Amino acid sequence: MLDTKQKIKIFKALGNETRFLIFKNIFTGGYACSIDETKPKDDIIAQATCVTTIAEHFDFALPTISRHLKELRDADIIKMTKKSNKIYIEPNPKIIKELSVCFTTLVDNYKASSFQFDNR
Amino acid sequence: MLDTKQKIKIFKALGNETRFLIFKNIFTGGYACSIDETKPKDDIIAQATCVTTIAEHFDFALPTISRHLKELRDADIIKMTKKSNKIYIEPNPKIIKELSVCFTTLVDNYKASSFQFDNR
DNA sequence: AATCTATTTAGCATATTAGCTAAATAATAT
DNA sequence: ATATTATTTAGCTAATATGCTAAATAGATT
Repeated sequence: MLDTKQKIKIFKALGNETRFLIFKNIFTGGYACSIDETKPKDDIIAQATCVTTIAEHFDFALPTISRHLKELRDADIIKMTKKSNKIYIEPNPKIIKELSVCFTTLVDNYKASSFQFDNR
Repeated sequence: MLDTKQKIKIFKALGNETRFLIFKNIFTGGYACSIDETKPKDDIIAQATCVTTIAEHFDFALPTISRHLKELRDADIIKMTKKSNKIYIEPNPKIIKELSVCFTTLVDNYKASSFQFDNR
């Protein structure tokens, strides 16, 4: 389970427009930088994107995007894997799923506790 | 459904430690400022908390807490209702639920799309 | 070894955020 | 009318965040 500090880090990371859009694009598979048909289908890297490719879709300088990616990685929202001189980037669905579960739990608990009081 | 701007606002609101803790306390029903047994059970106000009560639980000045609450309200995370000279505060479970659904959808879509490629 | 490609780090300027105290507003109670 | 209670607004300072360019690093290619 995610602890409070981790959750705050995730929210902070997603609370910036640029980072949110980067995250969204990575997650919805906006663009791949290296679809390599010769590689086996279970090779994640072959379908992944990389820093430069992401930066091409934004009006910000490359180092700016690089720093944003670092923050998303520090919040454990994305995974970055170095292979040769490129860094391949994938979403981390596990964290996002955990966050969704934690929200659901919160709402369910709230509904349960207010039911006790006022039957809503 | 929540649009991108609203989502970013919510994340920004929850990406600050103080606001996150305020939110958490409001949501988990940490403290009520006016449990009034004489009022009907379905009167939300009777079980709610207010600005001063929340501020008492933090080491920050009242105006600081007031501003944080305003931000949580602007993000639609909480509801604030003025009644006489107090402002009663409740969580808005609807928004949190929507956020949880939107994360779940994201993860499900991601899993579905990667299944196409590499059978994960 | 020199060059090219991909990325990060350093250093800087500006904008935003988060805290404070003091003062203002709004409603209630005396 | 005055005082009390609850809250917000204004104005300030300090810290943090976000952008930039230039330089550094790491690996691949010539």
